Amino acid sequence: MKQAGRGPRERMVFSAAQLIRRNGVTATGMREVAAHADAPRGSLQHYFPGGKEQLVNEAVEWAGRYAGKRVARFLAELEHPTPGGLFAAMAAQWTDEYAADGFTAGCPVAAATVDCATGDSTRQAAAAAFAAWRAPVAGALTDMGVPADRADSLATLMISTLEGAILMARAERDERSLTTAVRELGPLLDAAVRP
Amino acid sequence: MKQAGRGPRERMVFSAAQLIRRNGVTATGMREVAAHADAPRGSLQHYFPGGKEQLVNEAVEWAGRYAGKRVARFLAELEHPTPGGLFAAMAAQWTDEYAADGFTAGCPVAAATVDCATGDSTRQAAAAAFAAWRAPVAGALTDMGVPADRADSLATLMISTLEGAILMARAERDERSLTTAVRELGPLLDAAVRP
DNA sequence: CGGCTACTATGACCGGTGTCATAGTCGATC
DNA sequence: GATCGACTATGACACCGGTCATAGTAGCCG
Repeated sequence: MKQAGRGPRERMVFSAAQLIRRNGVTATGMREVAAHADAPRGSLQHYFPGGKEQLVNEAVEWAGRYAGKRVARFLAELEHPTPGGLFAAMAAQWTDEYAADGFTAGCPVAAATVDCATGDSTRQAAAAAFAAWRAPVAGALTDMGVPADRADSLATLMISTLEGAILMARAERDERSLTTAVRELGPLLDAAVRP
Repeated sequence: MKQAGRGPRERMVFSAAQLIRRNGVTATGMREVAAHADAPRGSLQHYFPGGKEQLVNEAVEWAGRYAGKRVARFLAELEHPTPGGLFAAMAAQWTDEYAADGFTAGCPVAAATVDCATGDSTRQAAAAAFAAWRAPVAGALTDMGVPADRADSLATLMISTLEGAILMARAERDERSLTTAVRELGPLLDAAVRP
């Protein structure tokens, strides 16, 4: 992913997401975030007066928006968009990363959901992130001809399965769960397009 | 779930799993585990000379064995066992818990995978737990008539989807993702039984 | 220049962490 | 009863976390 170039505030949010998805929320320190972003430590309390909770929440929301925008890019790259093809592209993002950088990181939204030592606001941020992710997926499905009442369900299923497969792949250090999910779920998704 | 009655060592492992799945690994303290298990603090270093890492690993392994044994019980309770019925039973365990106790806890194996501040041994324990969970599921599928080469894939898919749906349900405080997974994935699973 | 705002720099504080060291208790066995 | 092992109890240690407080700098505007 891209790094510097933006302002220090955006860099810190990005670095927080990066570290959270690698080590978890509680295990990620504020000083660590500042160092990773090459940002001064004093800027933390300036840009994030709400403390760690605010920083974590913004990182999670950022991740949700990022995943949502990513869907549009996947669609643009597909010649003949199908639900199964979209799902394969979403999973491929992870298999590519794992092949390149190792199984060191997961989804920051998942990390924030599991590691909810911070208050309830982080949970809400995670829910918002999932919503910001699911909406474009469901929209893409309807555009492909999936009936409206099933599009949201299938989008939920896609994200659920993807998250679980990411989790399992990390634990096993093997992308098998991701490829399996694509192989088994693809036909089901493609079969949902209105004839 | 059951509590006391066992020896203090087993109680501590159980309490660790309980707290981990609620708050995450890093956010769970050793003193906290001892207090939750009504066990003396001094027993920690006695029973777990390997420190927190050992305790966490044993908790994760315990969770994997628990999930594996649970599969057999689900099968016994089903009159006409089908893949979709098994999956529904696995998901119902979570919807029931969430309806009764609120969305306060997730899967300890997922927590250990995401919150991997502890060394690589915890990751291995998580992988072992997934294996101990997947094996009986795959075995059950073959017993129901699923071809051997697909049984393991579908078991992986079931666990992936379930884990992701648990995650999403917790974030959204809504069991929708779980019920959706059952509804959408059930027919696919049942269709895999050899005719 | 003076003043104001945005941002940076550092150090201190308090609470909590895992771990260690030491001493104490209990119970069985010889 | 004495001895030994298993287990418990408690305090101290070193460390790191987030946060606060205070001072410093840079740049713009009047």
